[in-house]
Amino acid sequence: MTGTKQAGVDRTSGVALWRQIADDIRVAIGAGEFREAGKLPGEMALAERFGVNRHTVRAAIAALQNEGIVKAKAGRGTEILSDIRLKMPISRRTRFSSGLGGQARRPESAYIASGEAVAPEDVAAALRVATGTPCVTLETLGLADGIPVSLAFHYFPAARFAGIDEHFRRERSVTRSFGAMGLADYVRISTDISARHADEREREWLRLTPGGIVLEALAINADLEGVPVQYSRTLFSAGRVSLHVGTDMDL
Amino acid sequence: MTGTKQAGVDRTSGVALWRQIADDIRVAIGAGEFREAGKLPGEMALAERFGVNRHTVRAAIAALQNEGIVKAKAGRGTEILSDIRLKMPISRRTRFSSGLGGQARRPESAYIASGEAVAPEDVAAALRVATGTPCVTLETLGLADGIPVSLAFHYFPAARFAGIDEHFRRERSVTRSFGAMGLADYVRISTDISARHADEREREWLRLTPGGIVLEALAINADLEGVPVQYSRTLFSAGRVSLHVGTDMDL
DNA sequence: CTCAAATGTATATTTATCTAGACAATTAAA
DNA sequence: TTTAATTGTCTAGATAAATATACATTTGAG
Repeated sequence: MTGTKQAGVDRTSGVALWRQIADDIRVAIGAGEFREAGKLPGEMALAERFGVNRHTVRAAIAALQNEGIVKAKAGRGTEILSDIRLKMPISRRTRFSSGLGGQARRPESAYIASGEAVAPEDVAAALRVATGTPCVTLETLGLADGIPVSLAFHYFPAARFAGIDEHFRRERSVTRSFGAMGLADYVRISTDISARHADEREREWLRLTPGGIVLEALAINADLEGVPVQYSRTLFSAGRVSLHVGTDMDL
Repeated sequence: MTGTKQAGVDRTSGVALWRQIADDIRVAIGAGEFREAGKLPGEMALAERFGVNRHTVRAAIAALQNEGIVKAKAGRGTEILSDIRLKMPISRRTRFSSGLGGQARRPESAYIASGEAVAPEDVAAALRVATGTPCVTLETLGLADGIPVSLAFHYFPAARFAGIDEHFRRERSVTRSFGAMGLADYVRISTDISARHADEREREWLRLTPGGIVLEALAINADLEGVPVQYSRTLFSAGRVSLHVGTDMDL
């Protein structure tokens, strides 16, 4: 509860030591363990703490450096660049940009791809349409100060929202795209959250190292009459984001 | 989105192939992919699907067998023993047992340990008391049909709830323990969700293999006047549970 | 400048993981 | 009983991860 974690690494398997250590250090940074020093303990100290060789620690630090959260410099030590973990509110009025308001200087969404598809069973059930109903698909990347924090795949019923992907390319915001198509307001009616390891493609977009964890949120948004307008699957980088479910539904 | 997952395994590192494959198969079982057959595809078929050697698949199956979710038999194939993934609702009226109602035949909570502690900074802030305020601590295990699904650590303000741990040992329910102490009703006012790898002790209680993922929910419950009565950290086994945040706040 | 403390680089060895192929043992169906 | 499909076991080799040493390079303090 207080943050100090036992330095247990596990040899009996599956996950490489350097990865376990990288994950552990990332969590420790998030908990503020090295905040006053502003940098990590020396490689020898970390090696002793985890009961491994110095080179194993170096592999872990290399991974963290690759994620952009620390920067090692010969003679000086390993500086901590970011020790923030964004808190993404999940409520009736969940929106990406305003959710990060104040926490990131520059929250933005980027266009990845779009297309058309017929709704598979799960999507159709969520949107309350028949399986096979035509949908517009849209894939987007959420960034905070230039660092990717979420990768989302959206479905919109084509009958009502054909061309919404074009609006998104200009507006770079789902909310504004809805606005441009005449939907002034919408609410989140359901969010289903799970966690798993990111696959290769997801890691590439989210700039995660192999073994990185994502929070997977399956969300349904509806208009004010309760008619579903959007189904989306958003993957949040678990090391950079936590999801906050509050009671303040009017935010 | 549709359930069929690209068979991407990752060689560049950190997580052993057999572990990635075991995780993938576990998720597929949870998604009901092999439900009609009632067993996994053959080892050769799986090896081809993941692009690895048969022996690597065998290592993955051995891990799943160790978790008790499949059972391999020569000549017959690999039978699926359990294909459930519970959906835990998170709402104003979140409670463990009723949350699993209907999904598990036998939801129950078990007592692990209890004690006294002064509130550290984070807990105090959540309970809206001064840092150092005495609290009763309680650790519990949540089970569904005998399988552990959650491990929780609770803080209660000692001034109001001294002895609640004794009630829990008898009642085996936080809700009923509150009731026995004169608190007839309470509501969830905040839930903060993140994900990470389980540590050794957590894996032991939740019967997870190394590398297993947990959903970590930090929750605050309050009485009907809005005064916090409980702060708890609950770890859900990510392979067995998903958290469902709905809009139906009166459940 | 000198020195200590830190990270960076190199090489060799051991251990764990993955691949490859062959064959035995079990099961269910023809 | 024969056969095909399946899991179980064994041996050997290739690749990746971790350990063990040694020494170079960079930085900041004295």
